[in-house]
Amino acid sequence: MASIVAAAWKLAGEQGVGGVSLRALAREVGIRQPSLYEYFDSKNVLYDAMFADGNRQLLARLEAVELPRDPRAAVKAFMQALIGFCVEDVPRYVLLFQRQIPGFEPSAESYEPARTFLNRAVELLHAAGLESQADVDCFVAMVAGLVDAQISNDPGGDRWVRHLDRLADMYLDEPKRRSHR
Amino acid sequence: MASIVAAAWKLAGEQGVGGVSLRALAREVGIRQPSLYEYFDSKNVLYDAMFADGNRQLLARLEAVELPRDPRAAVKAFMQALIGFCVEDVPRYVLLFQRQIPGFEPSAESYEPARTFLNRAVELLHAAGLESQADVDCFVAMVAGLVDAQISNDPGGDRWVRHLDRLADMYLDEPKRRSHR
DNA sequence: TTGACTCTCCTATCATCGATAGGTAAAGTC
DNA sequence: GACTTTACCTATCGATGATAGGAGAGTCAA
Repeated sequence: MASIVAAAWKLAGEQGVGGVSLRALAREVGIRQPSLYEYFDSKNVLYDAMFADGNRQLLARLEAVELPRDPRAAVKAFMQALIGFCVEDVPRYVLLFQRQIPGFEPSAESYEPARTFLNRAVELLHAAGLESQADVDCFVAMVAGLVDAQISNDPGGDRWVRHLDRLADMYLDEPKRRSHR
Repeated sequence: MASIVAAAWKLAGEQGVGGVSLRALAREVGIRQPSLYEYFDSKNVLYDAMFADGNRQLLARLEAVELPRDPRAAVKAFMQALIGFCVEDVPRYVLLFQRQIPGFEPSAESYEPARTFLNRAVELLHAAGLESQADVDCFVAMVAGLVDAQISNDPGGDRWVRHLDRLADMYLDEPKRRSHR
């Protein structure tokens, strides 16, 4: 079952996530297409397994990051790791963060690692002084905007993501400026 | 031909852009599926017509906006109009701004209105003091991030997009702050 | 040992999709 | 009036995800 998911990632890397056909996947694994249904009740269940797998990868990556003591530096390190993870594998990013597969909605279990990841991000932002829901929302949307623009318009480059540190400072300073008025 | 595009938008509104099938579209217009090929050489050509149509709508909308004299207020008004346009019709937004349809790449002609629109946005940002490519990139990515988060997580609401004005001020003030150091 | 059960794979087939082949009848053109 | 073009049709193609139903090997209790 894990080998099927691995083969699916391989095909996704060649033709995009949406381009994975069950017949090609079966051929890759050495069986016939209907046999895949012994492992996955539908194609979306396969996507769900890939989604869970990708989220586990993300969590492992972010847990391996050594966070500096300084809260602001910690936020930057965390977000840099996240951005690197997104940019280094586009199909994985598409499956995890874009709602691009037509009828696919991740199951609650598969979504759970993503939630714990998001919680960590929110904690770090809180520690760095971003306390309100609004500020956190804006920060998260900013990072997502950078990654999306990067992947859409300059895949492999750094035209957008290189601005993360500067923008992070700007967002983290904003509550201070607001209270000074 | 225009009525076919209109029917396609109607179907897209019901089932999403990707959910438009040529048979359903033909039924909607009152003909059989192969007859659609008299008007569009392929499904992607139909998408291209929809893309061009949506971009014309966008351009018309933004030309109707009365821009205040103050450059900063003009940027805000322009971006608010853009955001409203995106949020009010999700399938249209998906087709125009997401790369979600598998093999679809807009043609140069269809893309042209989008380019003139982007030029206007860049002009306004320049007038408001954002001069470097980097600053413009960041601003654009921020707006896209807001819209995307809004549509993905809270369609119909304003949890993200309501922060536009505040964030716009923050981005537009940043060059000033940078030079003061 | 045997019978029942399950697990894993198969072949054959389905409905739907976008796309093509080839024909027909009306409308326009010279 | 002969020709071409336009706008439609039926029939069919190959690929897709999904289902039906069966074959063979392994497990396990009687």
